[in-house]
Amino acid sequence: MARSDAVRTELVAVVVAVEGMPRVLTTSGYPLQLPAGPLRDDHRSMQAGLRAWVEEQTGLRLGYVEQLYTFADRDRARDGSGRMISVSYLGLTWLVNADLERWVSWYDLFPWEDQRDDGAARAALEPHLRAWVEEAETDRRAVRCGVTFGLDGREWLPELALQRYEVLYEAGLVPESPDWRAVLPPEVSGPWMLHDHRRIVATGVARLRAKIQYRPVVFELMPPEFTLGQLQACVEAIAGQHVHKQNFRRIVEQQLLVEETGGTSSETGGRPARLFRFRREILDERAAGGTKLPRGR
Amino acid sequence: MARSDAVRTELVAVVVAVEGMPRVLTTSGYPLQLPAGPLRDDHRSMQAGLRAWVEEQTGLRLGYVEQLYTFADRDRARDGSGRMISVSYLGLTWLVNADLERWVSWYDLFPWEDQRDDGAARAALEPHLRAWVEEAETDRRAVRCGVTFGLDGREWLPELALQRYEVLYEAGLVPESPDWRAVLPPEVSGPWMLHDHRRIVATGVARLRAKIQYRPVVFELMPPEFTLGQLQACVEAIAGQHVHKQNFRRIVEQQLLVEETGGTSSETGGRPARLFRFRREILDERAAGGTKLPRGR
DNA sequence: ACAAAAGTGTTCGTCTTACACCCATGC
DNA sequence: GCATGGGTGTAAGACGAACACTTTTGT
Repeated sequence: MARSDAVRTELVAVVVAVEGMPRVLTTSGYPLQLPAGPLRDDHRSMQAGLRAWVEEQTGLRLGYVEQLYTFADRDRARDGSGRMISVSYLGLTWLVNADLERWVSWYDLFPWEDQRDDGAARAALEPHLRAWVEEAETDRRAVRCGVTFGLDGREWLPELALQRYEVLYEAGLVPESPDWRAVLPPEVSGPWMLHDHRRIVATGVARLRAKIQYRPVVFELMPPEFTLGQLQACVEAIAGQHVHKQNFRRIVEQQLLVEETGGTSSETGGRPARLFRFRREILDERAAGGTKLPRGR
Repeated sequence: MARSDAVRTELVAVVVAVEGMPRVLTTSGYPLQLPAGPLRDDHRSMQAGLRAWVEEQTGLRLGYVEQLYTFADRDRARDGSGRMISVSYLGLTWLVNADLERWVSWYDLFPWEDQRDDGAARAALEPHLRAWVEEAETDRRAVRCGVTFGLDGREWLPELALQRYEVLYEAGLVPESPDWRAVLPPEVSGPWMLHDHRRIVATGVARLRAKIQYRPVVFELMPPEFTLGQLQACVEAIAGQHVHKQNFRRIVEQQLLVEETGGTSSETGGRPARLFRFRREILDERAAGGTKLPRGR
């Protein structure tokens, strides 16, 4: 095995926080890009290397981190100088002093993913998806669009974010696609990102939306103390969907995910809410415990 | 970014088939090892490279493949000549002509993972786990063992296979552990594998057990036609647990995962069973559809 | 007084679990 | 005839979805 089999390896971070909207951390400059850097010999592990790069490039110290996916298709090569492998990670934090300049909203990146409002972006997409479906002889495209985008009376599933991005990419409905048709305004198609960073973010979105349902990861995005309303708003922001208030509260409380601090908060107007804190012990105590996504309000 | 940041990259395959027992494909020789080889420039993608290596080393053409995890801790270095990155994949097949020599049973590798029999291996492990728990001042080890191994009246969760392996590794109860205590006979601790290949297999076991519950992946392990009894036996083999017969059948049939072929089979003695085939269309039609693991019989 | 958000109680329906039983074949 | 696995119906119960309503603050 000669040195010629060696490959450049890069670590890429999808760091998410929720501040009004769910947001992804970018480094400065355009096109938008994620914190990233090569894996170096002095990095003890890839996680350690990733933390180092994120801190160096953005000043942020990461808490929760998990591996996302490793990308290495040959056609990702950027400059012909051999292949590049990217190992991507998902990181979660909450923001103490929010300088949001580098924190790009998910829904600026993927406007169609927010189903809480009128779903305008999704509606704008639909005719172009239909057109793409028409081009093919078989109905595979139709079925695929139907499932991923919840068309024809099907259900919209938040965790299919990556599949939706892939459909749009193949259909030439995002600018970075090789078949880009330029039929969509930027408010609908979303912005370019460096290389395939937007795909990597989509992978993170899908993973987080899926995981939030069976593991208590939301709390990594919350401050030490929070109200149930804030917690629910955070879940809704991530899912891009409303959830049923009463059921949400019951699930959270009866699963013993949180405990009261005794304090209250009267920030948002209306009756003051009790404050809670995450019972971090349950990460050890139980293997399960997520926040289901009951249907809209 | 100089050439010094380049890193050797290896592809590793965990290929699973069920023939009586769930089995993992190994290449010849001892210690046991998984099919693997460096990622080469002429590989179009990592998946393609993986398929090439598996076919070259074992003659098997892979069907279903998904990425598992990427390992790169510095202390994995094997010969001091720089770091090695291993990108692991899970592959699923069924065996036409079973020459089982290279197909090692999961439960030879992880004897404690089979809960269908008396659970003898697990019982043999328990006192040594308790001893390890006693060594610590805090009760974190106790909680961790309790959750992962289903002690103290807790539930045994098949999909925690990786966590269980990690506990045993840290507790020095598997031979490859740096703290190996040599208190267990080989029938309980299982055999060595090359490098950290046993950890990689454990990752695959955990992933498959988890995935089988929410995605119809069992069928990748089945022949084109099968009886519901055979399907159930396959699920039970993978989960290492019995499932409730009637509920299993209802789930499979009402989810429209299968359709009758019209034929019957009278292989196993008793009344001949109807033959079914997987409705591969539902992979497109629906995003969901797994085989839940209802509790034992 | 009214808006706005917190918080409670209860009903309805579906999906899971479990039990009991009948059927068709080989030996 | 009996052992063995295939196959069916139905009742009990847990859990999620939904609705209606009360409480407590700020303006």
